[in-house]
Amino acid sequence: MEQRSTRQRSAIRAVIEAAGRPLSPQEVLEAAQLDVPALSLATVYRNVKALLDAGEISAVSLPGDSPRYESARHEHHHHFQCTHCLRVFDVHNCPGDLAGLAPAGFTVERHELTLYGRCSDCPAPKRAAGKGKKAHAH
Amino acid sequence: MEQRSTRQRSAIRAVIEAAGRPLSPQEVLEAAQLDVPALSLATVYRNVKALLDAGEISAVSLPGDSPRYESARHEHHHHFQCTHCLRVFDVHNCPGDLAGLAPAGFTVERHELTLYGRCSDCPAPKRAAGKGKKAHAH
DNA sequence: ATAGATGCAAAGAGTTTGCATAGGT
DNA sequence: ACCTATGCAAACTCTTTGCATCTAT
Repeated sequence: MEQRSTRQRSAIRAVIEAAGRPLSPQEVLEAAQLDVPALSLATVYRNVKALLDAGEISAVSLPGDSPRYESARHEHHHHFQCTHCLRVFDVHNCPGDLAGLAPAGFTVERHELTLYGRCSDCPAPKRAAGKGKKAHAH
Repeated sequence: MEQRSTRQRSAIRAVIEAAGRPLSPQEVLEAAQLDVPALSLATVYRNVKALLDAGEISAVSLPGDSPRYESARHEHHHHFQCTHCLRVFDVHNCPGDLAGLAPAGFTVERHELTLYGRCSDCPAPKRAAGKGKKAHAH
């Protein structure tokens, strides 16, 4: 039941803690490989699972994509996905108490809110492209 | 771009429209096979995709599960997943306008809210084990 | 008769697991 | 030394696709 400290585990944890946004297993792999080149995807999955069980990170899943993971240390927050560039951003505001929305007899322990729309880099879906800066993130 | 009316398409559409809650592809298959026994999973996927494109149904994805689909006709609503029995319920209340939560420069087009807690069939997560009634749902 | 829809099976993509070995304690 | 964690590859699961056949129009 030990928990050893390995280079790959540290790298994976560090990448997720530092991300500031939810990362997919593939993104975690790529980022952590900068530190530990030989890192394998299987190890990412195993550690992500372990970190989830340990409560250090939490899973976020948005329609369409595979699940992403982020630090559980981030204070309560929500997500915003741009419908154009598909990037996911953290939203630190919260509508507040939502316990009253559930049906009678139901107990609300927590909630997850996702906003969809255009991020500041992907303005109005208006007219065809052509002008302006097209800021995309890989 | 014809759209033929086949028995399987009708069955799939009917199942999703009548469900009242989001269904997984597998659930759609099983329910629709009551009507069209020979129905295949591939056809469910093809039709679910077509119905999504047509805007007749919408996808809902919760952390951990594969995506579920539900009628797009349901008026705006949200979801509640019981952390104990894992069933997903519809919640017809809505916190209202959330456009103000996004960062400056972001445009909110729609939102999705998921509540987690105990449903009325899975009461209090009692402290110490030992006594009390345990209500389980499959 | 024509072209879209279906069933089946093979192909893909993402995730998990078995096993021999590297490496933390 | 002991035993967990890793890497690799095979195994699985879920979803998509190719193809011959069926069928709505």
